[in-house]
Amino acid sequence: MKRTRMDEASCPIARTLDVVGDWWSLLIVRDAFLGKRRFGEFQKSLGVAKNILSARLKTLLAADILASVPAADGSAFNDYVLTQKGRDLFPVVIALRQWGEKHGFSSGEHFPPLVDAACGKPLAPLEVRDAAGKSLKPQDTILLPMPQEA
Amino acid sequence: MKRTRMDEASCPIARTLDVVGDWWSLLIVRDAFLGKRRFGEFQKSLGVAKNILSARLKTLLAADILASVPAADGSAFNDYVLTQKGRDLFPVVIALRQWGEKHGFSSGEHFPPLVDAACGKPLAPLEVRDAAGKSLKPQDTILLPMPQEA
DNA sequence: TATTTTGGTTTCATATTGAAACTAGATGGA
DNA sequence: TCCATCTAGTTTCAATATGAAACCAAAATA
Repeated sequence: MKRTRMDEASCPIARTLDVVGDWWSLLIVRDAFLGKRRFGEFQKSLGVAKNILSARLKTLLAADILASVPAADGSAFNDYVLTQKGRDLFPVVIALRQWGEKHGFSSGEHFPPLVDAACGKPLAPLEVRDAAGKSLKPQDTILLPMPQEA
Repeated sequence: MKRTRMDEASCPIARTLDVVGDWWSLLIVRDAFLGKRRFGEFQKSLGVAKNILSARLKTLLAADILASVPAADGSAFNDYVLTQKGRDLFPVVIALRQWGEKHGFSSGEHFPPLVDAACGKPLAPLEVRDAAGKSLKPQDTILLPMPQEA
């Protein structure tokens, strides 16, 4: 009765969720994008129990999403930084953010805006596009059957 | 000791994850994008325990991501279909998928491709862009402080 | 050197998950 | 129409995961 694993699923979405599909992992990744690097920074920012944070950091390290490196400030402790694989989660995090911006707040509420550092303006909404750059709606896409080996 | 809720978080990412940040919800949404509508279809496709599926469908209904409608085939049972709010998760699902395609499979493995229904070609990788359409990397963005009410 | 901070681990109660059994209503066949 | 089966759940129960707090060693600080 362990948690159902999806690391053997044929679906790429399931494989992603198998690694980062829990309540905390993507928030840790979010904080890493915001420049947080130390255990204590994550713990304070997230308010997560230390044992849970410890476990999540271990799985993110094992998944090569985070790497443990010598602290930037010269301390003997370690920093947790995003690997390239971790940085590749940027569209995931932005997609989650934009959905939350649109659907997660009532009209009177506000949230800290994420903007283009150069011009200070909000990001464009993510668009799913075809190879030629045309915007696609869900029904414009189709899942083909699994390719079979010869 | 209930699950830590993030529905009051100031961060839009946290608010999104509060609703769909568990292991199953986004897979249900994925299946809904693929046209699945019935309890049994979801259950068979996901292999999830029926009590868990039942609970997840309830929260997705409560969150207005799915709606319960009379069955399309005339049966007395109900269909679960995506609302507009649910369809707005399309970029989230595609982002998860593309990350999984890139990082979730070893070189010999294959997965069913999702393609543009019109031309049969794979989708373009999602790009985070600024208001003018320029592609942005994580470090090109900055989180501004919470706007304070007057 | 003494004290505090950091980065964890351990312990324990509670919550959640998952498997299986169970059930009511819908459907289909004879 | 009656019976059997299917669908869509709910209930029950064991196992696992979570969260809070206590604990601890090494590092930093005074």
